[in-house]
Amino acid sequence: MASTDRKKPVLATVAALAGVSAPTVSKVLNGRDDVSAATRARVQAALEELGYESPVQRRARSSGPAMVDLVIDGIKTYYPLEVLTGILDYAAVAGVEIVLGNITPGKMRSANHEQWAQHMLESGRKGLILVTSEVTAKQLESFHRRNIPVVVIDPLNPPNHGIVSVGSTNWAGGKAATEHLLDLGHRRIAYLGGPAGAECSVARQHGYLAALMARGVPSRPEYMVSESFSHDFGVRGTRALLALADRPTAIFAGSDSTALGVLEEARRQGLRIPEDLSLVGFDGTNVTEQTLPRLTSVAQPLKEMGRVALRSVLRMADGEVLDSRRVELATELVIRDSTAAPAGLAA
Amino acid sequence: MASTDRKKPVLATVAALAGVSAPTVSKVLNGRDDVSAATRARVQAALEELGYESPVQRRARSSGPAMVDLVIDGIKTYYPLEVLTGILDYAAVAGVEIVLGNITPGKMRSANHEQWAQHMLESGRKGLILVTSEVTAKQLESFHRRNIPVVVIDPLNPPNHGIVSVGSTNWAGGKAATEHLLDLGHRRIAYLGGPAGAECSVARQHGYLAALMARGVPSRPEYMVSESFSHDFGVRGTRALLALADRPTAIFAGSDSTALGVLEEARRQGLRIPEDLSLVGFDGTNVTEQTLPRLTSVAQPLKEMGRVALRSVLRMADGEVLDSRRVELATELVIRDSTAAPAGLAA
DNA sequence: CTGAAAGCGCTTACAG
DNA sequence: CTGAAAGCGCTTACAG
Repeated sequence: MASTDRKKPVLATVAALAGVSAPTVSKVLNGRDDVSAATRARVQAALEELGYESPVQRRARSSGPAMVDLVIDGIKTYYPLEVLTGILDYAAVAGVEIVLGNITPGKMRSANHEQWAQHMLESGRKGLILVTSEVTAKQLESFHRRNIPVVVIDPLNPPNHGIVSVGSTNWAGGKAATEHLLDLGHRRIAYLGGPAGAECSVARQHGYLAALMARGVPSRPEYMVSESFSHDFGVRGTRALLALADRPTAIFAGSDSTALGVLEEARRQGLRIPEDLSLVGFDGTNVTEQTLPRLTSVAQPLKEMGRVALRSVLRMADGEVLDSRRVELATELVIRDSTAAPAGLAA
Repeated sequence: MASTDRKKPVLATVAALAGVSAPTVSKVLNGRDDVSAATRARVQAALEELGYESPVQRRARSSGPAMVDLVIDGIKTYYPLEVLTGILDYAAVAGVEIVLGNITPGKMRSANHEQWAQHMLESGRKGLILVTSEVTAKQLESFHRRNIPVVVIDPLNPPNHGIVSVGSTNWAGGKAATEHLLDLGHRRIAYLGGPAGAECSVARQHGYLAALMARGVPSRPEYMVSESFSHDFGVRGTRALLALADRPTAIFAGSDSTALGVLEEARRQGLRIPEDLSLVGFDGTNVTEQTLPRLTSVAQPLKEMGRVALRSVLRMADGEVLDSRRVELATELVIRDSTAAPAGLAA
């Protein structure tokens, strides 16, 4: 932000400001761990105040577009695809390059984060965007120590760690979906959620519970199953739900992919949708328009989420302080053809 | 290629080999002009012989996965999406990172290629993959001079320039599509092709012509319109074809996107497909299964094309000499529901 | 955990 | 045009 911009700051300048020696600054820059937390903090502050860039970074920057890393799980489904589209849209505007690494969220756990973060630093990468990934505090530390901004879109984490994240109003979305089903006359409504502890799924479920509670409809544990956002879980979850003595008349799926699985299994069991079973998805991806019947779903502004994530990374890289560690964009329930009054109430 | 690989060559090593001082090598590296042509040549030869890399380059390269640049036009349609999927598949196997630049094929013409190639060099990029782009000899030269391998998937070029390219058996595909329509009894068959001069589209058209000729069906100039592979052109092209006194009974579209446009315009004019108009697409992307009726199409192995392109770039970067400048993978006609006998012949 | 000292590799300023 | 000398900025090895 402030002041001291006379000349390009060099390592010695930073050392002077921080009141340490040049070797110590060098260690901080290279992410070595033989530096005390207090000293490291002072050096980081000095680096930030002076806006120090290493020769590598300066060179990488002066010689062309900046790079931002992206970890995204394939582009087989619409969810990551739309997020990627949003990111690339903004990348074109901001003139940055997006690096698709070969580390998928599944491999995130096992990857050597120290090495990876170091590589990012040395290649002059501006920051990192993770899409639906789980990040541990320790992993985050590798990037934090090197001043590499990280933003997660819909983290699969229990909400903590001080992760900077972008998502949508999951709670409100879950509530809207459930209220819609209640309005249609449903009372036996099930929720098929994502990975245990995933912030976004938990919020959706709480929105669902809030809607039930507001109408005085008791929630039932057997109607709430959470495991993953996959198609496959939609199939298995539905099989379990339909095997109950007191079958639900409506299913609220935590993702559109899961809803597709529900659709598949319901069809296999000879149930018509929406006549015999109402179904609401979550995400609002293009598939909702391609299924038969078209899928009622809570739309997330996925492209916008991608754009915002990249913008946030770039802001952090510029030393700006974000207003909030968490950005939530509005969801919107889009009613299509997969929901109707339950059989008993039909005209 | 040869010999002298004991240790990482440093600037002084190069100077020794060239019989000059370190400052002189530095000048050559930095493009300064106070070096005689003869000395410069000697230094350049030494640089090449030793495979000298600047610290920046060495660092970028040795510290992690290699990078390959990719220029692809959005991911809105299935074509680039599937190619990208194939590239990323192989990237994961080969352990390389894919850099999605902000240069889309449309901007390729205007971009400063010298600067871009220089940036690639300095960032340690291994090579460049272009998807359905047009490349001029002059542009290619910028990369060639820096020893940066370039591979184009389905180039939109007149076939020359010695471009290394990957594609599919377009001629055979065009022939197969047309033979299928002829077999059904069609004689008035139109072709809606891609950009004028695009190698792949021209080959498809020649396959079409070859099939007509083999059956003694005369070709008609008014039945052959080439402009682009877009949806929009499918609409406009169809409007023009259906305005002819002697309407075609079948349309062979140069891409699935174009076929979608044909479908849209035919529907708008109240024509049923395949009863009133038969339609064959090209690409065999997922959309062919999602339209109503499902689209008969010549499938290209798009993922495989992506994989092969990346593999070729990496081979070239390793100094391997490719067997052939052009790789063609097999196409396959997949018959679905958009083709039938012409109205006059129907049962 | 810290830094004085030595070192590395490249670049600059300047004398010839 | 060329290079000995000085310099720059960062890193390494090691003593405390």
